[in-house]
Formats: sequence, structure tokens, C-alpha cells
Amino acid sequence: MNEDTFKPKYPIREAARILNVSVHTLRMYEKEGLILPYQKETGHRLYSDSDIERLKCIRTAINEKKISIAGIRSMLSLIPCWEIVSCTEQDRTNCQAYAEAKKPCWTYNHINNLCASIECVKCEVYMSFQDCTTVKEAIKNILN
Amino acid sequence: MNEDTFKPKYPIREAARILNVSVHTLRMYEKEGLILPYQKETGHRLYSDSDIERLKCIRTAINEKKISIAGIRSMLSLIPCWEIVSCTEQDRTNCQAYAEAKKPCWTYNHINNLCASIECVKCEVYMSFQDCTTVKEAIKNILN
DNA sequence: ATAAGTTGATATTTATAAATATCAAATATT
DNA sequence: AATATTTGATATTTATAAATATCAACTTAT
Repeated sequence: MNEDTFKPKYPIREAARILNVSVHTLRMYEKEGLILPYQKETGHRLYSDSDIERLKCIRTAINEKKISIAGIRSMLSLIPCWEIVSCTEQDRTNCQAYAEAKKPCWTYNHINNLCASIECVKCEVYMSFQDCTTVKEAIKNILN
Repeated sequence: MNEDTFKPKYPIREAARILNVSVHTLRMYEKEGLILPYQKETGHRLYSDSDIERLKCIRTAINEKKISIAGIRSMLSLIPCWEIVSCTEQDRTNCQAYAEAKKPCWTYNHINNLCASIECVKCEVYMSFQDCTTVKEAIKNILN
């Protein structure tokens, strides 16, 4: 975890090569809400080292732990984001991510709440869950 | 949720008929750690209405939400059981269920902690998660 | 100019999870 | 006595998620 862990670096083809998957698969993971790569104004994606780590975790979850994509999405939806970004009572009542447990908070189009003014890619919630197995740790930390 | 919601009632064949699955499937869900039906001293299982509801949720998760069994198991492992049953610091350090995020607490053989003296079938943690979609609600409740 | 990227749609392949169906030998239920 | 249950193992079928491979029309990078 050095200073440029989150620096956008690898074009999609390069990221796919590193991970040994197809370009399309990376776009699929994105569409499924599991990852949020940086996009240039032109729309071109650039993956950071953190993104690569995140994708490795996703691959392990799918291939070794046998958790389906929908399952990973559901687990990520349990992250207590409202505590991490300190939502007010008001923010919460306007937030689908708080109300539901369907998909990660960073996949919603936030309106009329705290997150409306935050870029999810740069949000602590998204950034701190590079490893999808750390959801429980987050819950523990917040409770203590 | 009436008084005999948790009363052991249906033999496995009857439960399978109600749910329209095979007997073997019910045993598989049990082996996978998703359900813990009452067993008589003789080993014969009896499913309660709560168990039936639980199984309906499992079927919905698998068939409609497309969450794999391993995914459901992982989600259930995120239940903050240690808060629900008020574990001490000491209890936690001796608890795999607290340390890991692999399977629900009720699938461990508890030794040297609070749960060693509790029957999981009758534990609030197990009983309150009849619906596997309520994990997030539990997290919210504990945080408030 | 060539290569690599974009979205969006569709179609196909591959891998495997989920479910069913067996078997045997024993015990319990009604 | 007939039926239903148990465990445990194995084998097979079925359904489908995951991944790949297309295509087209277009834009961007080098």
C-alpha cells in the first residue's frame, strides 16, 4: 500500500493481461457493480494497483470460494457505509443504499444526501474495501 | 409469528413436499450450514414453520437472487452474533466464529466460550435469522 | 494510419453449482 | 409388518452462471 496504490495506471487490455481474463470480463464485473475503475474524460478506463488487487479478490471469491457474482454483490451491500462516512439521520432517510441490501452503495445514483457530493471512486467506503473479505472486520471495528 | 412458530412439526418428507424439493436437498442445505432443524434423540429431523420459512428464503436466494449456497453461507457468517449474545472479550478471543467469516456461527463446535453452553437451535442468533435478508437490519439495529 | 479504446447487443461455449437418483445397512415410526 | 427415517457414499442429470467471442459504429491514442 504505497502512495500510488490508487493511481490510475493500466488500460483495460493491460489489466486483463495481468489478471489473465478477457477485457469483456472486466467490463462485466464493472456492470455487476463489483468495481469502479477510474475513467478519463474520454471514457477510457484506467485500473490502479488497488483495482488489480480488488479484482484478484473477486476472482478468488468466484473461482475458489464459489461465491457467485450476485453473492459478492450482496455481501458488499452489507458494508455499514453510513457509519464510515458519518451520514446524518436526514441523509439516511434519503438513501437507498441504507434502506436496501441489494447492491454496494457505490452503484447508486445518490441524490439529496451526503454521497451526492462525493465521488464514489474516491470515497473511503469504496477505497477501504479493496478486499471483499474485510466486510466483517469493518463491522467489528465500527462496533468497538 | 405465533407461539408455535418454532415448534418441531414436519418430518423431512413432509417438509420436502411442502417446499417441493427432494429430501436429499434438505439434508444438503443442512450440511452446507444453512439450516439447523430439530432432531429427536433418535436422529429423526422435525422441521418447524420457522424452518419452512427459512428454507423458502434460501430457495428464493438461490433461484431468484442467484446467490450461491457458498454466498449465502458467507453472508450469514457476517451476522454480529457476538453482540447479539453479548460475548465477553474473553469469549471472543476463543471464538472461531468471531475471528473468521467463512460460515455461520451455529455451524461451529464451540469450546471454551459463551456458546459452548448454548444450543444453537435455541439461540437468538439462529432464531432471529429466519430470513437471510435481515442481516443488514441486524447490523443497523446493533449500531443504533 | 494503425492500434486500442468506447457502448450495446447477441450468441456461444465452458465450467460447475444445484439437484436428483442411486445404493446399502441400520433404526424408528405408526 | 409396512413405511419412513437415519448416515454416508457415489454417480448422474440438469440448469445456469461465468466467460468468451462475436458484431457494428464510433472515438481516442500513439
